[in-house]
Amino acid sequence: MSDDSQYLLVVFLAEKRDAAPVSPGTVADAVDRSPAATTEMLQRLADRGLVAYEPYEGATLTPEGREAAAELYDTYVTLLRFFETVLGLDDHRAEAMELAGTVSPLVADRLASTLPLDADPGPPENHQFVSDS
Amino acid sequence: MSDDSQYLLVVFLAEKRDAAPVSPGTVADAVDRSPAATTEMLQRLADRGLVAYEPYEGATLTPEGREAAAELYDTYVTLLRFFETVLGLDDHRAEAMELAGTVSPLVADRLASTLPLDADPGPPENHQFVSDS
DNA sequence: TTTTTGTTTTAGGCCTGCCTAAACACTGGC
DNA sequence: GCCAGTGTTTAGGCAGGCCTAAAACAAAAA
Repeated sequence: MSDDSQYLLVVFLAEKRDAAPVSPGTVADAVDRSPAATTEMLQRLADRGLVAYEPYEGATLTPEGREAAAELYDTYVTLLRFFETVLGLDDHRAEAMELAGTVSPLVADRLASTLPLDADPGPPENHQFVSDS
Repeated sequence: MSDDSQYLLVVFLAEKRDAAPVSPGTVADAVDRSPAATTEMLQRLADRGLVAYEPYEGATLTPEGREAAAELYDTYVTLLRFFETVLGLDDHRAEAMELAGTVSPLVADRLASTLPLDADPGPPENHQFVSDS
């Protein structure tokens, strides 16, 4: 349950794009929160064992965190593709990210299977962290 | 943003089913929260002018609240129909309710237009407040 | 090496949402 | 009219998530 998933997903994407560890600043920009809030959240994620957090360095997903994040990512990609190909909505990364944490795996799965080209088409595009600017 | 929408939607459904005012107990059952939490939430909704709240009586939607709730309801119904007819998932009221507060009106709208029978088919079924028991 | 700059962290506060336990109100049976 | 039972509200607490302002740090510039 809740808003931490956004951070987790962002860390996942950032690790993919650049490399671990992911700096708080990067994450803060991506989720559009203050640096302070981000530090706190990363610490909380660390408490739960989802990331390893090194002060002044950044966060690195643990195996457990990576697994959770990967599921989120799948859902995120599915939603993004659904928005684009079915609803005709581009650039809905922000909403997709938000929803990824709420949509159940079952629904995500069914949704994925309704999409054309069920095979993995690779990352949907580039992973700019555009917040809803 | 957030969890109050669930309460609002429940009040809307309850008013539809029975009559205003809606008792805290009814709402509490529907959202699967403690009576105390429910009272608090209804009071908060009252503070925001979305319901009128009469102690020991219950909540009644204000015009403003009704408008907000109606939008939520539309989204809820759309999601429910989508789950059923497209994803083949019945009884996903709980998830639909949760998502109704998160999905943007735009997405809800597009989603609705992808569904068969775009005309209003009436309420999707009965409105039991099954929580995820 | 010292200063400056940019980033990160801590401190202190606030609001939301939830809980349990205890007080309170209403209703129906006696 | 009183009392018990059910439902509601208040009190007190706790956790999550966010903010701003101030302190701490790291690294590059001087």
